[in-house]
Amino acid sequence: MNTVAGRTTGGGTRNRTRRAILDAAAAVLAKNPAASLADVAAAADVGRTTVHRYFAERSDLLRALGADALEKATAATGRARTEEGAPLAALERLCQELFELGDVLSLVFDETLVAAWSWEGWEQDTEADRALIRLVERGHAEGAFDPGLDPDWISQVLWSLLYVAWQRSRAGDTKHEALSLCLRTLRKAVAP
Amino acid sequence: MNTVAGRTTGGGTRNRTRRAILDAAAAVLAKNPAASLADVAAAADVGRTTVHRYFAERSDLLRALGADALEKATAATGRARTEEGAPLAALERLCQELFELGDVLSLVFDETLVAAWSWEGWEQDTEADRALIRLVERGHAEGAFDPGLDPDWISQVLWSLLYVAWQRSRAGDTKHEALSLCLRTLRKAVAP
DNA sequence: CCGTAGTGGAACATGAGTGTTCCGTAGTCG
DNA sequence: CGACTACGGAACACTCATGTTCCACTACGG
Repeated sequence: MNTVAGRTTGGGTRNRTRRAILDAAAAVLAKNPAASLADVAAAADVGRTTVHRYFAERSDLLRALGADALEKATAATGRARTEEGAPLAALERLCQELFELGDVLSLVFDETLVAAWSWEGWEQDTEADRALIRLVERGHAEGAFDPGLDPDWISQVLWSLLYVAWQRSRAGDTKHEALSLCLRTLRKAVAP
Repeated sequence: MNTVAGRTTGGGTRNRTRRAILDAAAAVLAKNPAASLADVAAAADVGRTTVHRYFAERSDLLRALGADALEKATAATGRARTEEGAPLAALERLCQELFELGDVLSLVFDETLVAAWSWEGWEQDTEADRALIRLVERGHAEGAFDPGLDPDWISQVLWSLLYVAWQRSRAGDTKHEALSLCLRTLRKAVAP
């Protein structure tokens, strides 16, 4: 039998439905953070009852969404291999990988959604964040990044640039164009 | 007699109460865009009934808040004298002036709030926005700004940097520190 | 002193989102 | 074929923000 709460086992159907809800929630809540569970259910093409079967309360869904986003961000950071090569090149790789997160970028930037899971477990020192901090510190040590900009600031700037670039790609721009602007701006911003 | 809706005349008390509600709403909604009118009333130190006396519906308050924000932004842009002096210096002056908007910065960055007044009257070409666009075009013409970054992008980057800087000053940093980081980053980002 | 403007508070009606229960149904697998 | 799983939909109770009405209180000016 499949335990739903822990999402441990692999009953094919259950996990697939779960993913559909999670993905739909990410898409819907990215556009409107105040969207109702009925909206999410409709977007996921499931009944509202089913949503409650997987996530008893709204906050449960939001937490799961946060955990999922964190997981994706961590995976993207891993793919970027932030420990290897020149710091600037690594930062650009990371930027490219994170840009692929898409809707998740909007979620991370919504205070009301972040508030739902911030006090839970991880404060803010996720593995992804720490890898980024380490990268910036390495960049500082090697003289590749502006020493006047502390790691925290660079991290915030990176995320905000990703956010506006993603908004832009939504507004009609090519993803490539938006990413180019983002990378170009970031490159110059962190240069010494 | 004082006409409330048009906010035209100057019955001392009325306008003062109106301002109190507007300021309280800006502060409260900046922290939590989903705050109730009761929260706003409490923050403004008035009864919930009084809020409805000045703004019949929630959307009316939101619209007034948008108009107020626009007014402040326009005034700040005017003080920055964006037409005078070197483009980069003008952009920095503008950045400094806009940073003083404080809570308003958070409002502008909230999609749900912006949605309440975007389809009303002004699409997005406010005088403040147009002045910024003109400034960037002048910077491009004089070779002071990176020609690879179009005015729209620079505008978005400016606002997002202001936003994160404001968040930072809220999180404990000195306003001066936050503004310095913002200016330093912006300066390098727009440089050719 | 009386009328008026501005206000606060209680009370009420309404609507929307939430969370729950129950039941019928469509697959699936032994 | 039965048992089981997953699902959808209807119905319900509950909470909360909203918007409205009504009344009492206070300050202030003619």
